[in-house]
Amino acid sequence: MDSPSDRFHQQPSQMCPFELYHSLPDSNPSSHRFSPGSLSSHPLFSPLMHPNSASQRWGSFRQRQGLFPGLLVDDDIREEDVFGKREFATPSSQRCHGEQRGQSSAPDSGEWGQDFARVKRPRMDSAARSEEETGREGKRGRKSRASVRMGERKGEKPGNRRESREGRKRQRQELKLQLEETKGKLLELQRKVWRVYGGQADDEKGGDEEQENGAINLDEVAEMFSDSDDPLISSGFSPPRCSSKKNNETNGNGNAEIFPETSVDLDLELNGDQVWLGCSLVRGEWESAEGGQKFAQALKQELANVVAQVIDRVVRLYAETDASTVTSATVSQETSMALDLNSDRRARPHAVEQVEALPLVTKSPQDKRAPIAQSVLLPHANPSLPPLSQPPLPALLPPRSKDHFLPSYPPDNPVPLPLLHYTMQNLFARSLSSLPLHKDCLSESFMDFRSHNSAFPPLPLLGQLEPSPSDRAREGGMRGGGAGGGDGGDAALYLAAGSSQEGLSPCHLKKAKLMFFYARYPSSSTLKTYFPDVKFNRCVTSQLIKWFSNFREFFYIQMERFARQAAREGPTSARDRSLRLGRDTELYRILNMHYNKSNDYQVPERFVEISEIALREFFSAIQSGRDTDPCWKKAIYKIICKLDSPVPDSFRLPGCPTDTYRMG
DNA sequence: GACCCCCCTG
DNA sequence: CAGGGGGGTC
Repeated sequence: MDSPSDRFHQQPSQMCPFELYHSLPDSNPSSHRFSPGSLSSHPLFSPLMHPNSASQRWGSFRQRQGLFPGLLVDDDIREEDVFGKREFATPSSQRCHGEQRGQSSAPDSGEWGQDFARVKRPRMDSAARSEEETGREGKRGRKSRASVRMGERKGEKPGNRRESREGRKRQRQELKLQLEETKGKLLELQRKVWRVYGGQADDEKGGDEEQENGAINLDEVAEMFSDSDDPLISSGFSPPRCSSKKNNETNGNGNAEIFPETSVDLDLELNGDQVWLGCSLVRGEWESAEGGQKFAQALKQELANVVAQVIDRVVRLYAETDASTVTSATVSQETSMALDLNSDRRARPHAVEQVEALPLVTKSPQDKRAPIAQSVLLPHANPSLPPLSQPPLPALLPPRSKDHFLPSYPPDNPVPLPLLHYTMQNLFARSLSSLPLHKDCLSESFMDFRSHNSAFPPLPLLGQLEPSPSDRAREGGMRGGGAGGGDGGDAALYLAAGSSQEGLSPCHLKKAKLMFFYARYPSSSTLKTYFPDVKFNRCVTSQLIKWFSNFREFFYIQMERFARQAAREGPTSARDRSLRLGRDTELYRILNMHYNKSNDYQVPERFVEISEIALREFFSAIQSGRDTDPCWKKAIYKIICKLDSPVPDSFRLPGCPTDTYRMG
């Protein structure tokens, strides 16, 4: 990527970062990539980006045609309305005018308006006298509005004057509409010229494959304008190659009667052979092999450069994560990081802990602390996303070993990367609107989030695609963090964690529920271990314990219910079926729904086994009539209590865990 | 007395 | 899911 465009790299300050998104939303994306400031210095592009001469031409044309007579009256008060309020500025001051021009919906409307204003100014001067008269008249009218009404009553005849005023009013309205329309078309012309020029550069280089890919030819542009029903544009704004012919045709189609001077005017222009449509563009400058071609190539390369930069960032991100992977677990983790929408929520105070957690996460199966179910981090869907219809991007996801996944692992869980944008927007939108979040969490996450984007448009996607080095370092020791929860409170997963908060958030509730898959009877110390982002006090501890008590209650109620249902089953075969807790059973579905509502976490097999044990215990007690004893459940509780598994280390980190898979 | 669990209730 | 009561354990 060496090209004249390197100067853009070397002089980033000249780039207006927000310019990319400051252009018209529907404009050619490639044209976004250039800042007007960088381009304005070029003899070719400057007139295109600041096509004052176009509007001058238009203005003078209009003047000659005697069009828009009402504009004379209206210029001084309506100009800003049409083009947006904008101070007149020198071109150099427009280099990074994105922030200054908030009110202007179209990026270049200001320039166009400005140029238009310049054109109109002389006319305004010339019309000043009549304007003054009109103003005086208006003042009179304003002053004597009551008297006019009186006069009406008195039998004066203001009818002609009123009619003319109303006529002018209508004219103004029409003119405003026309101006708006024309403005849009001018902008479109600008974009088309861009594309045309790019296509021409390709032609000159002999490659016309890109011509098919969207670069339109000049005839298209001409057609666009000749098809236009705007007499101004159809008669005055055609590119040179075809303007003569097309406009003659156009004029012959009827516009000639309306604008008899059009063809003459154009002929004059074109015969001059120096000026292109009054754009102050000397033909030689862009049609000569040296100037035009070079510049065209520079433009093209610049386009390619900027596009490639963006693509590079994305690819690099994934290349890095991919290259650093050794084991499947690491792959998973790294990819989780790449997909981790939650990275920002992790507070720096946790960095040490997170770094320490890495070896635990990637430890070998022999080091498993949990003999029953060992969880390792996996790339995981962001549970806050609505159901995705799109398939995942396979290239962006690590290969999955079937051995490492349970059959019911949702195949379409991973988040396609482009959706991160939406996700983050959703998260922040939701988090800002509805969550009882700790202020610190919110602000910290938000600040981190914004800090990513200092050089980019304030779009979450770019910030997420290009985490700062510190962010990457922070993520280095983290598990993948797309937290879970399809319900409304899940946004807290991203914002609640990362700093200690006194209260428990929906995130914590979800985490607690997932923890229940491993520990039905967690001690308070265990809870403190696995909720590091919670400031524990008596109340919080009690609440957490109460949560688990409620979880147990629900669990046992379901067990008893299904055990009794199985006890009612007559045949042994049906009973055995009822006492099995496959992942396709109703009981499993209910449990999963309760503890893993968004179904974004793989229910540990051990939990299924324990549930089945509990179910059979209940069934056995019911069958044997022990349920008549008021304390008959206690024995079962005791059994289940002993079956707690170690909670995966991923739960030690703030926020919600993602997913697990069992080793072997 | 503190803590925890279960149960009931809303 | 939370509040509250009753009971057990330390």
